[in-house]
Amino acid sequence: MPHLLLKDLPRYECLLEAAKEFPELDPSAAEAFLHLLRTGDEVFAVTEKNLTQHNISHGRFSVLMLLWRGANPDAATDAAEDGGGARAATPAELAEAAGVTRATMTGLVDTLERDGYVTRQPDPTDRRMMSVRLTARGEEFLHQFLPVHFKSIGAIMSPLSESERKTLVRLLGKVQLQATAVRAELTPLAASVS
Amino acid sequence: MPHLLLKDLPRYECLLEAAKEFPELDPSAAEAFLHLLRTGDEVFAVTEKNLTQHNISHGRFSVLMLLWRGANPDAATDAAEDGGGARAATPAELAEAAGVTRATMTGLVDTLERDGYVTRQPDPTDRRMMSVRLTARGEEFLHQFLPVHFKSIGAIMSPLSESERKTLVRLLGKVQLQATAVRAELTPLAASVS
DNA sequence: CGGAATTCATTAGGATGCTAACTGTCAGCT
DNA sequence: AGCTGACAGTTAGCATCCTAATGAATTCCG
Repeated sequence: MPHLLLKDLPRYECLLEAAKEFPELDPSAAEAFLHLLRTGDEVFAVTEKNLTQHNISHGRFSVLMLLWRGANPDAATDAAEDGGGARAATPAELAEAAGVTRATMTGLVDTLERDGYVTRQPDPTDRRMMSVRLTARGEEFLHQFLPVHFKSIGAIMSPLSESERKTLVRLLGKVQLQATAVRAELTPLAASVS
Repeated sequence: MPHLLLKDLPRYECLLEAAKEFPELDPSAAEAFLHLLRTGDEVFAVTEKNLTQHNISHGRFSVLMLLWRGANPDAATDAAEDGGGARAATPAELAEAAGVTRATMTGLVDTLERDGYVTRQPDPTDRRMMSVRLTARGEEFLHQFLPVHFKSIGAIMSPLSESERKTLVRLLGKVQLQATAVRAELTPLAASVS
């Protein structure tokens, strides 16, 4: 259910061969690219499976994490008054933080509210806005699920030493930065009008 | 379209703090995990954008690549007789290779056929089977698109030296292997029968 | 030979997330 | 005050990919 990817990556010699026909193809870059997508996919699949076993989707999990106490250190004003550490946020804030559209967030909050994990209350000062909050049941779910989640993450990364993890993070950081730049360079919608 | 992920990753000190409450949380593992998902997502988004600009989805692109000559060195029997290097395959083979269900492959081939990129012909020996082939137009599309695709991949990986790429591939390989093992360990559907 | 089990492709229906359009609310300007 | 533009949340419709069930063709085996 993740990305859809080739099950068996092409071998390096195939990349070399293909590079003869396409001079734009950099074999070592393509190899790193394929491994990155493949590994990301596999790792994602693990968390997806954990989440599915707890009857929750990745999108909904993201929302719960955002509403949880430690997730969003800014705007920590409303935290202390309510039940405990739960934090309130508007759907627009959640959508921005989760990287989805507001429309999608409406759907996510709908199902979370239906399942009793969050509540939706109108904002007293601005009647356009809603205030989304974690319920006790939502917090309970996180306390039950997060240990499983963290354990999986630890297991996945267990073959890497501390210094290897540092290296991996450093290399990924470079790639991510460059990928963001490349994506921004791609013309959003090229030469269709006039 | 990609995964749905937190836009801003939690800072390392937040992970350290959260680890006090959850002893299962390994901060350096979580950091590597988050960076991996984030980077994979960003890189994926670049190719997705390229594909969208050429009016094709990632799933369809995978199918085209599988039907293209260099992609699948096995079963290279039917290659020489037809137009050129194009290869024939059944929907079931394509589904297996792409990692999707046969039902999904039916839909993908439907749209590819509608757009004229592939043809579907009944297999002469087994009337259950269909034979999917790249058309001239499909091949033309690949020859137009692949240079763009490869160029993006090269650009994304350009900040990494050859040795850094090797290191990245090696570390990702370890993680992928372990992730696959962890996923297999997760009880597919625990304790429901007898 | 003839029935059971398998395999192929497809159809039907569900879940997720997107864009675009819509409604109600606020804020600024005349 | 009153109009206009911007913004919050929602609704409607689309695309993608999934699982489950269906119908046709083949293979296995007594």
